[in-house]
Amino acid sequence: MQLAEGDNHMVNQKWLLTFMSLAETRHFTLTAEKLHMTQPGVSQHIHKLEAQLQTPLLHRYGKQFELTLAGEKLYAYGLQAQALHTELAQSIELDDPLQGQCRIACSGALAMYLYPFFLNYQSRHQGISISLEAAPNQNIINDLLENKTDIGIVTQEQFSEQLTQTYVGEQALQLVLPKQYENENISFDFLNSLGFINHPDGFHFLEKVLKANNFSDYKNRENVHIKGYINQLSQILSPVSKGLGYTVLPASAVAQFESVDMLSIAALEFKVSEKLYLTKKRHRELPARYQWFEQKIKDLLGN
Amino acid sequence: MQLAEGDNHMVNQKWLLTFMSLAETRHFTLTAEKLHMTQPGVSQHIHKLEAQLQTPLLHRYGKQFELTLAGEKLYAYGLQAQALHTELAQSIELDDPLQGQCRIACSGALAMYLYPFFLNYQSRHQGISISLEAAPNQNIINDLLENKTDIGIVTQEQFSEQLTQTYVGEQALQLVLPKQYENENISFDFLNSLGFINHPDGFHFLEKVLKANNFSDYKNRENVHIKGYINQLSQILSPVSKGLGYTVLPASAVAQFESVDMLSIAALEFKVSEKLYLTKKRHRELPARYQWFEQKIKDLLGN
DNA sequence: CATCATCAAAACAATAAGTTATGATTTATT
DNA sequence: AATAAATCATAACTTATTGTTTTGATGATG
Repeated sequence: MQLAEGDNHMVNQKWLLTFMSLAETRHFTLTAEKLHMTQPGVSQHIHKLEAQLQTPLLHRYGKQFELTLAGEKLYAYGLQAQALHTELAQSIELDDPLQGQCRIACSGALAMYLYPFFLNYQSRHQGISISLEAAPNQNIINDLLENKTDIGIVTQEQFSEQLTQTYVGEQALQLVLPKQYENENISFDFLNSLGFINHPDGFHFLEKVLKANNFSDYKNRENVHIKGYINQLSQILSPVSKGLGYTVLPASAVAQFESVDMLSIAALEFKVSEKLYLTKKRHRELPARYQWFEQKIKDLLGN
Repeated sequence: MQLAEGDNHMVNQKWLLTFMSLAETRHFTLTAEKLHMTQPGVSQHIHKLEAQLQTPLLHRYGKQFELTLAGEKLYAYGLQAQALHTELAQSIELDDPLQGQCRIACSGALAMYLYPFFLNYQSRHQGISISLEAAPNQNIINDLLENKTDIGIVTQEQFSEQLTQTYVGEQALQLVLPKQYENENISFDFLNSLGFINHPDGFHFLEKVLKANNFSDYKNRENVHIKGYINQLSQILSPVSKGLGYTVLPASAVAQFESVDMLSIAALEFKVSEKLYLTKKRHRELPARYQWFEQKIKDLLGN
């Protein structure tokens, strides 16, 4: 084992403890007694520290000493390190349900719907910090597997041994058209002539609507005419409201659009909806603070 | 050596390092290679940590695992501890003259005079934090000896081997009377009839004036009539300005009083002044940030 | 189902730490 | 000023701790 020159190692905390006691008592022998060791032990600890940090920690004069600058810095470091450790010990013992970061990932539509409720909760409990990530299904799954998020809400059942899923409700999908086609008889050909405004989950949603037999002139795997793509949820409906195309979105996302009166929702013979699954990592225990979020999600999405 | 139950000891940082690497790689063997140790060593480190913290750190399932809550907290702790240590290593290497706390102690009069200059410096260098303590001479000496302050300005020479002193200038002492006695012929009897307004250094100052042979009717150890006491420097001159008594103060303190025009300064035949000594602990090296302060004090007080 | 990979356990070797004994200075006392 | 007491440093030695080797059980992989 070769010893690296610029030592990577952290300060040995036994030596540090000895040094701190020495800095407080200013007395080797007293320190030794306090720490139930012998005086030469104290000397050795200090020397080892000085060797490791490559700088003297004590200005010795006669049998007395003062701390050097490095010594004072080391002492200050020791105090901080002790405080940090105390904090750790405390935090391990209790799992405060109103303290800490909560990482949740879901679709943009759900994020817009859920976020106000979460923020309200956060404003009542300042110790809570919320990190809500809007992302496509597959990214959510990956983030969960890599421990980058803790709770995910996805629309597809996953068959990974690593994950657990619970059904929490479903969201209706709506076929959204410009207002001007409100009473139009909608066919797949008509939609294709208008053009599809795509978004992260757009194609998946559209496929569900099409495969539900809502259009007699649609055959599987037929080409869809795509007129644009936007991944900002709040802006997906803009081109639709201006007559530039159609799209498919969850009802909750449509309802939040500022100019809903510029849109029309096509009446579908076969209603289409997406099941929502609250997804977590199977072998991972979540802190108590997540309980409120799980319950709230079930309450808000359940039907 | 008996082992305490509620362990006082901090987390062994070698074990911690192993744990952190394991948390990152999620792989015992890989961690062992990375840290130039063997796989059983990694296992042992984790077990020792779990024993010390009295809680499992890993949820094991098959040959895989997830961190428990305690595990995640320990990991977060490790990150902070590493950051702290990096900070230490950097701070030991360099002695930033514009960063850190500066502790200075002096008399109230000097504090009022010096503080504005210090604050101006601090406002130009936000990393500097100033702690200026106004205290009597003896307290300043004690604070120095106990490392509670770093620079002291005192008016008396100390003969402690522990201290070094350098003369930095002197301050004239003024006998301050109510305006109405401006042209009065001042005798000790007259002063006694008026009454002395005492303050922390008041008696010491008065004694210097009296012992300088300024009053033919004063004999040593004669009783002084004390009319009041106040230890807020800015308020000492209030009773004087209202005609209630006299006092002795350094010229700099008198000049700062808001209603100087309500006061008169007695013309003394034998001028009296106090020598000022910048005092530090002999064997103690001060950080570079103190250099500016020492120079500024010399500049401001030198004559 | 066989092979490989991974983690755990026990026995042992290597390393590190702490203690005793001793020496050199300094401080306190007479 | 001389002597005694106290304090810290050094070296040799003992003990404790740590890490490795060897071996074994269990789960993943083709």
